[in-house]
Amino acid sequence: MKQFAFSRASRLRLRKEFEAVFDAGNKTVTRELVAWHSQGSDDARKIGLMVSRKTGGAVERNRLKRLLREAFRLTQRELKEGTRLIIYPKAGCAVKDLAQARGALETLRRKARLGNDGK
RNA sequence: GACCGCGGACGGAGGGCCGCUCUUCCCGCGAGGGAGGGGAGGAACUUCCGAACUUCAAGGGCAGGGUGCCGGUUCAAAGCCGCUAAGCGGCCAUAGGCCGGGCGGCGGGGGCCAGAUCCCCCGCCGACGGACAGCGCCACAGAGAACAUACCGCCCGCAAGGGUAAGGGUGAAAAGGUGCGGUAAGAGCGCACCGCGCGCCGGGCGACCGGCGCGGCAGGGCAAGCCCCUCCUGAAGCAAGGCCAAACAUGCGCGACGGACUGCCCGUCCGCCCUUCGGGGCAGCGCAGAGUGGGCCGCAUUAGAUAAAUGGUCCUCCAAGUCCCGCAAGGGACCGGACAGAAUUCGGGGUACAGUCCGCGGUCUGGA
RNA sequence: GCGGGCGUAGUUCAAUGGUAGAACGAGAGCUUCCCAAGCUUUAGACGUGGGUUCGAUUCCCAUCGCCCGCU
Repeated sequence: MKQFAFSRASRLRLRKEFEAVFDAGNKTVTRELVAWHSQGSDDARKIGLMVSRKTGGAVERNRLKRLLREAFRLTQRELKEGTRLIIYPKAGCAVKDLAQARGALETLRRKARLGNDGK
């Protein structure tokens, strides 16, 4: 298994999966992001991204999702195993490059206590 | 050479590492892994038109929607025809675009002696059928805005009253314009020219134009107000539509096995409960199944996803920008890449766009 | 992807094709010892660009922005 892989197994892809995370009710808000999270039944860490139309045009929305996805890809091993995470950037989110995306994700991880402390 | 306008082309290049998606091959029981190859645009934006395609409906009419000077040209997929097949060749259309022309409006320039009219040239604009089919609306001003008893006037007349529509005035618009005649004053009342309408002739494929003759003009504007006329038009859209398996509400049907057999036949065995012994309920099995949530096809012959890939980072180079040094050629530093991203496909229109290059036109300037 | 609808003061809404109004809000003044309330008064808008018309917020076209619905 590749160290920084990000295949379909790392994404929330079904409506059921999203609903399960929402129903768990764990919501964390940081300066840039809103996130819901829960613990899955297996060890895979999965992420789902939602970007509002108010963020901008298709180019801007894709850019934001790619940055957040890249940040998740590079730092996923620091998350607890089995974490299910849904990230929703706030309107006016100031994440413009990869460094800011990693920073925003780190802040979220610390505030929501999703770090991989056990190992 | 600089600037501006129009049209066209391009719209960063190369590489390393980490990733995504599709596909071919190989390895692996499998999850998966490895190698090779493909992976955004001229607008992918907009959704303003049209076509293919799909389902439904189809007998006609009305309604509704669209269209609106003339000629030519352009146009994809599909369709039709021909050729032995791959494929090639030919033909046809709507919307839209382009080119040219006609007519009208506005503006500018020139010409006939000055001005108006008229004629010629140039530029811009025009959804450019119909106002005797009907309805509606024309604010303010003005006497009057559409069926006209005419405000100031003019003329006849002592007056009452009558005749007038030339002049003044209002307005976007007031019963064709100018001139001459005519008259009590006037008026197409008469005449000439122009305009208008009708007819004939000629030119042009045609819109239309020109000439001749006739008609004194028989009565405002707005149809991108309703409307009438011409021509076109069945409706919806890939979230169309087709298929697959799963779970559940519900409905319908059914004792099981064996033998015989076209079929009513015979034997053996029987989950529970109620029973008025006909049967009923629950369970089981089979079938159907609204809705729900999935998957496949549609969906791609060089993108083909479905919470939706085409990315991140670093290095070198190339434009452009800013600053510094230099008379200049040039050098150095910093910064840094427009608008924007497929979701059935195709064609046209519209809109956005840093910068580079090419062509054409215009203005200014320099040299020969 | 497709189909509908709407853009008017700071906000919420009006207006047969002819002067753009109302309420709340804002500013100023009066009143009060001061504030609130009340009274008087002022400023402020037809998303943008063309076309039709004598004249467009209104009609038509284009463009920009916003909202809703369809699995």
